[in-house]
Amino acid sequence: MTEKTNRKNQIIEVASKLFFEQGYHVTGIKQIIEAADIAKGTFYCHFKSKEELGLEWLRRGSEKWIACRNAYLEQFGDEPARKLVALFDYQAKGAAACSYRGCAMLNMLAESPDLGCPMRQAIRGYKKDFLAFIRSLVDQHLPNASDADREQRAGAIYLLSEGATVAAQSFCKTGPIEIAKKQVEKILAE
Amino acid sequence: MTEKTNRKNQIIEVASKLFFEQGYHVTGIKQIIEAADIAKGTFYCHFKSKEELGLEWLRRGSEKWIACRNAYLEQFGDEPARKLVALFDYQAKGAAACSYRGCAMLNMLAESPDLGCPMRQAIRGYKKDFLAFIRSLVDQHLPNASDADREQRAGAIYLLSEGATVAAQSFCKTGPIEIAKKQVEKILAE
Amino acid sequence: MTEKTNRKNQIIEVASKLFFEQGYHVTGIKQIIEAADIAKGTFYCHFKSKEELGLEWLRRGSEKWIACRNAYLEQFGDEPARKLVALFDYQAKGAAACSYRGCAMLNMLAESPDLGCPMRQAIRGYKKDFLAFIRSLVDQHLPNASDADREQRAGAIYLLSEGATVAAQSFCKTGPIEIAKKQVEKILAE
Amino acid sequence: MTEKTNRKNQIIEVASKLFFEQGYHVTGIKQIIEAADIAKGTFYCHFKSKEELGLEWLRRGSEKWIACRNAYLEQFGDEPARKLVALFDYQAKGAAACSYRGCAMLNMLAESPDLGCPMRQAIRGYKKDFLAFIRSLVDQHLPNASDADREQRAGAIYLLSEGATVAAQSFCKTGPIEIAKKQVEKILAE
DNA sequence: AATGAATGAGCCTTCATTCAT
DNA sequence: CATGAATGAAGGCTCATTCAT
Repeated sequence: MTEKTNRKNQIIEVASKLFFEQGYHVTGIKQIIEAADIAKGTFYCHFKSKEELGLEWLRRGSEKWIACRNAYLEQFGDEPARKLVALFDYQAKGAAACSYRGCAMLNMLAESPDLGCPMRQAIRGYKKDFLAFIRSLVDQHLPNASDADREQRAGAIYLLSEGATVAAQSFCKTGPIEIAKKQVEKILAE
Repeated sequence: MTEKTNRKNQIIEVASKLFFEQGYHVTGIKQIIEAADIAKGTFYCHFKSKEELGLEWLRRGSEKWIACRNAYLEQFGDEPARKLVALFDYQAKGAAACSYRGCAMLNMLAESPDLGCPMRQAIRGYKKDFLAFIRSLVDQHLPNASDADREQRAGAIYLLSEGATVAAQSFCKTGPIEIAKKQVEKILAE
Repeated sequence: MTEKTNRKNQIIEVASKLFFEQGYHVTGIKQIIEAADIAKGTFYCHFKSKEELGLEWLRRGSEKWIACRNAYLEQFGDEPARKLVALFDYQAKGAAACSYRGCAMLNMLAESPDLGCPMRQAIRGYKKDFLAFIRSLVDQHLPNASDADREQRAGAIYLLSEGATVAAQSFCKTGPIEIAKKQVEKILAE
Repeated sequence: MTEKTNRKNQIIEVASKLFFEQGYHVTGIKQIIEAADIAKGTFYCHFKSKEELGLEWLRRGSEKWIACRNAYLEQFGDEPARKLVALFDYQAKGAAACSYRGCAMLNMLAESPDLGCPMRQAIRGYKKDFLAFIRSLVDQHLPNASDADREQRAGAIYLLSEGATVAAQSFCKTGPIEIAKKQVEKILAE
């Protein structure tokens, strides 16, 4: 809340926008500091490298995304099935923009081939959490189903979500998300 | 077939490997020419720009992928359902490598935010064709189903394939492809 | 007249246009061969280097300019004074174009600082001849004037011509040529 | 005055020398930074492009030339005619060097064919000012002459100056400047 | 904290020329 | 004669990072 955090936050916010809209490697430090209206050195007062900023982008971005998603899903109280379906409505809202850029994590995944690097660990962690979140809702919805059944359903819903994201990004349409949503309804109704 | 084409092919092959393994923007002309063991100028005798080479990579890569996939599916003769399922076996084969890099098109998608650029057009075209390919198999499998039904099933299978690709890439496991495969079997059995 | 000479002539003509309109150093071999629609190697069958072509441009260009100028002045028969004045009318005709590029020799002079190089020798030779041409007309017009007087008048006319050329090029107007012409009339009338 | 400005000044001075002596296009950034003994990146800390440096060269060069000329002419107090004649003495001083390169503006003019580019605007502005300077001296010298008469005389003197510059550059002699000077004396005496 | 000058390896691309066909 | 692939130095410029102030 102080000036201190504000400055760092401002850099992260500005950079997050650029990284997401343009890509990580294609976005240079110069562009970031100009957009944030700070000096070169100031940037390195707050981040020891571009990668550190990139990690912060991924971390905060996922936190924000999760928080907003959860806030959106709250309206569905304790109805896990409706929540799972609503997940795709939430996705569709974000994808409505004419130049939808998909999922920051998946985009960064394409740009960071090194398996062990911090970026990849962050991506894996985030995606693992997302799958676990879906799984927990499936578990709530079908408490009596077998473990394997629930894993299959949760996995399928997760894949449909990922597929819908990249398809919406590819075609710049929300159609794929509709398809995914309908399929999820079927999966939960079976 | 002559020496002439060989040199250009060699550049494309070397570059395709690097683009796919490392990413497009992170791969420099210098690295490409060193890997291909040619002079800087030689590169520009064959390609008018890096982008042209990138487009050639996408074009040839998709051609090759489609050809190999079709060759693999031939063994299933005129059984469209088995072909659709086998699609995921084929995918799993490619994903077995310890550092699976997913789909070149989707990776490039993440790196090219400009909607109208040639890269994006190539990606859209390729993905549209892939969806159409799945759709034609679904049509063959369920000739009596309604158009909307077939669209939904084909769409879902397509999304599962995309999702499985990025998930396998994220986690470096073929597990997601197995999940997708099982789900496709259900979709076709309904 | 044969095919042989035609090809070489074509290169010279195309290059002359480009050198004059754009400048010598800024015009690349690639642009020349593309404009002439020939292969890289073909160029070097006819010229051993870019410089040789440049020299040929200057040589032929001055020959052509002199020939056209003389043809234009012929109408003034044996009236040297009118010829000297008409020289500026001729100059004005060339300078009427909206993006007048002045004198190829003077432009090349600006681009070739090396005093002893062939280009500079060509320029010096051409300018010496031009001054001598003016001098001969002055001599015809004022056969009884002293040598020093005629040298002064011829020199001044020459300088006015050079000045008018670069001024017309600077301002993209023919006004300076009119000024020069009037001054020459005064110089000859004294 | 501080260290900061010194570095930038140093680059400008080094580059000005090279641009003037060799030509603009033929002088590379590499040569400039080597002569200035700085790193590539340092250059671009101070100038956003080669063109910006080129413009600075023209701007400072003309400022310096004008200042030195005015300082030289001061000795002639309020005698405009003597000042006009002395202009050519001043010119001759500069042209005495064995490899006289003439006027930076006219040389740059030869290298920049694009009418609207900043370089051309700078050149036009400078030349317009020079003509206006001559005109003001002519006006002082002949306050009772008609406007047209003064315009003609000033114009002729200007053209003689330009002509003398390029002729001295062409022949590497100051002779043409002497001729111009004598002619100017006549023009003012009439 | 904040600054911005300095670095030099690297970016993609063009240069004039050669040479085997 | 004509071709166009091959060369590698050079073109102008950007990169992420450091450091003295």
